[in-house]
Amino acid sequence: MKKKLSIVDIANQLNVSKTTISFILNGRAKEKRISEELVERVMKYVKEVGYKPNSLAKSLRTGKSNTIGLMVEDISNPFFASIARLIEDRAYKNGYKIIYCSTDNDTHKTQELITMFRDRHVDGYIMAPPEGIEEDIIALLKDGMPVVMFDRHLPMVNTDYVEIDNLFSTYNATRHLIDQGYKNIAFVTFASEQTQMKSRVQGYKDALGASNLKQNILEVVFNQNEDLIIEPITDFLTKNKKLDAVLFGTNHIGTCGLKVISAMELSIPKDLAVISFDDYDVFKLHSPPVTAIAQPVEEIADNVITVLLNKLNARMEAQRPQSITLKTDLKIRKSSLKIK
Amino acid sequence: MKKKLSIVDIANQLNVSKTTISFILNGRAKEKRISEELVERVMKYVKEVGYKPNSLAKSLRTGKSNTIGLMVEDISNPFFASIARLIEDRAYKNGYKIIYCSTDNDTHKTQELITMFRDRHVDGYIMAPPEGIEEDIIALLKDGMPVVMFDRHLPMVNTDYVEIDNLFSTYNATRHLIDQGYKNIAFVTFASEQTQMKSRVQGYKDALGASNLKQNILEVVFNQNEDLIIEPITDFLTKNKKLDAVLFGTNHIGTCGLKVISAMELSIPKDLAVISFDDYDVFKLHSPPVTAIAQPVEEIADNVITVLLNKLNARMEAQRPQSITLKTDLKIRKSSLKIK
DNA sequence: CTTGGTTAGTAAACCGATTTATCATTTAAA
DNA sequence: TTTAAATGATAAATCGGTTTACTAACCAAG
Repeated sequence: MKKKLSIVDIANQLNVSKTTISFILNGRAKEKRISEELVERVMKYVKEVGYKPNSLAKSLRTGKSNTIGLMVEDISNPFFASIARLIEDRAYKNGYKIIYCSTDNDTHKTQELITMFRDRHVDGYIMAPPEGIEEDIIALLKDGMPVVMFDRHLPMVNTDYVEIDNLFSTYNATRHLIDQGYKNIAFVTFASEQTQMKSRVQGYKDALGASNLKQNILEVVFNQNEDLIIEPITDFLTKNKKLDAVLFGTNHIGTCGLKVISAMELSIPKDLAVISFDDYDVFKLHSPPVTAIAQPVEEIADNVITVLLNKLNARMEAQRPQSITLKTDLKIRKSSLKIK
Repeated sequence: MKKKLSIVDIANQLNVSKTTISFILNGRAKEKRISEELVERVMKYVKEVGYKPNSLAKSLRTGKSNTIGLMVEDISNPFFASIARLIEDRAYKNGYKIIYCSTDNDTHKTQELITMFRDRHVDGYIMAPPEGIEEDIIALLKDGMPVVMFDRHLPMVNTDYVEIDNLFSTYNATRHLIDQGYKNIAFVTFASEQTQMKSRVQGYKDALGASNLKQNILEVVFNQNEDLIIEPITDFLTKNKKLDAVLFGTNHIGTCGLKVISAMELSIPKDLAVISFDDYDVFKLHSPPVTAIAQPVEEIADNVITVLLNKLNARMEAQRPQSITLKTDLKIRKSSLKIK
């Protein structure tokens, strides 16, 4: 096991001080008036032996780790997985590494994860925050840590976030159902005080209200175990036979909803028209294909990482937090079209 | 911005040497014969002020980072996303953090990522390795780094891996199609020398050979861009009108295949019976539901992390590498049943 | 009375970088 | 001719821990 070489080894080999090596390697050669020829000699040798500074030591001294902490609800959810993938790419391109984890929307777990991230000295945070984590984030901000939220935000916390126009999205989707002639439209969502979920409910309510239609909302509890989502939906659909359309608040609920509908052998859209939030393969490939509210995942990821990198580079020049709202795209498919 | 307290602060406050604090915090109090009462006093104070040792400093000294590097093909692929999720959970429970990244099956990118991981001093590696990375892995092993592979392995590299019985899986699936009376069975796969893909092809060939049926294989090039996968499949299906069944080699290919079939308005299984490797919501929810070879993701993740943790704990006692092979489950659904 | 072994703990070295303060020379200015 | 500034580079301090080597005080045995 060859031991990695350190800056001292390089310094000794070249008969130069390690200070000098460090200056050169950090591009401070001119500033520190190191001669051209020495710079070249060092660079050549460093390249030759493939020396890489120990990043732990570097981080310890500088306080920067070149790491971003990414917290999503559940990395195995396709929405978060694709956002994570895009953020990963952009981050690596900019010299940052990602440490990620899934919060499961669990406040306590998230607190522990934040502690872990702090301890690891991550330079910045990207998160889809669970409820109840406000104080911890405020503490983070007070200590000067950049925090960018996405998918949702915390109203009590004044930080950057990238979101979509949730209210309009469900308003528009509901509107679409109404325009198709549906009169008994249900909304199935997670029981949640999170901003995005509240807006989604509100958009649905607004649209119904504008047409004087009756609301019918089912709230299920967020859970990793699908059965605990499928069961209440089954109940709900069984008990509400007059429903002619249903709007699902997230891809996960939508997927579970489709499973229920399939199990109950209901026909889409004849028995029940369907729209779901978030678009992905399951909806595209379903027969009939399911109308879905597509989030602009690339744009979200781009904006998130751009905002964060800006904050990381602009040291201390506290700009005030930005909030970015992006548009969604209602992908209209057969599942929400009234058939004659 | 309150600065975090260090071990020296604690030592000063308690009028005790930092060495002692360190010993106590690392559970070496008895071994170092520190008095019960001092241990208690220190522990109490540490808890009180919420002191956490700086893990960078710790890692720098000890050489251990409590971090595992996880490299998958593409974190946004549901198979890898769910494995990653499960590994994440187990790792955190055991005090390890995960740094992950997607290789895109790109050798060069993977090399860079390995360099990055080394530099970060990860304690161990979990990976679904791309081709051509043999030497880099061997170098890793030579330096005593634990490496566990999953999904596939590198025949030239002698290290632990967790796999499934690929050959039998496709053999069995093909057999199932043959038993249902299909005679023109195609196999669509990635052009790849990876062990798992080669075994999958072989299983298919073996089954056909046993029944004296003709092979019909399409190899598409691995690519992030779906269109480049959809196009050749469309071509293939258009040109091979006699096909009555097709077996897709991965979930990604299967999904693309379904898109093609849907676009061509072929009826499953009347025009074409379908089986895909990997099971997930798209296949379960498809109409008709698609027969799929389900990998035991939990078992895979469990085994991977168990093997790795064993290696991490068993310092230096070089056990010889294990190779674990798990069984898959052919979920038979209507898409592969001959309809009369 | 010396030697040796516990006991309970600490000072100092170390991990591998960055950063600050400093130091010979040489050159330019007064 | 003396002083000041510029040049080119370095020694030492630092980040916050862990580990090694050592010590002071006490007691028991020879």
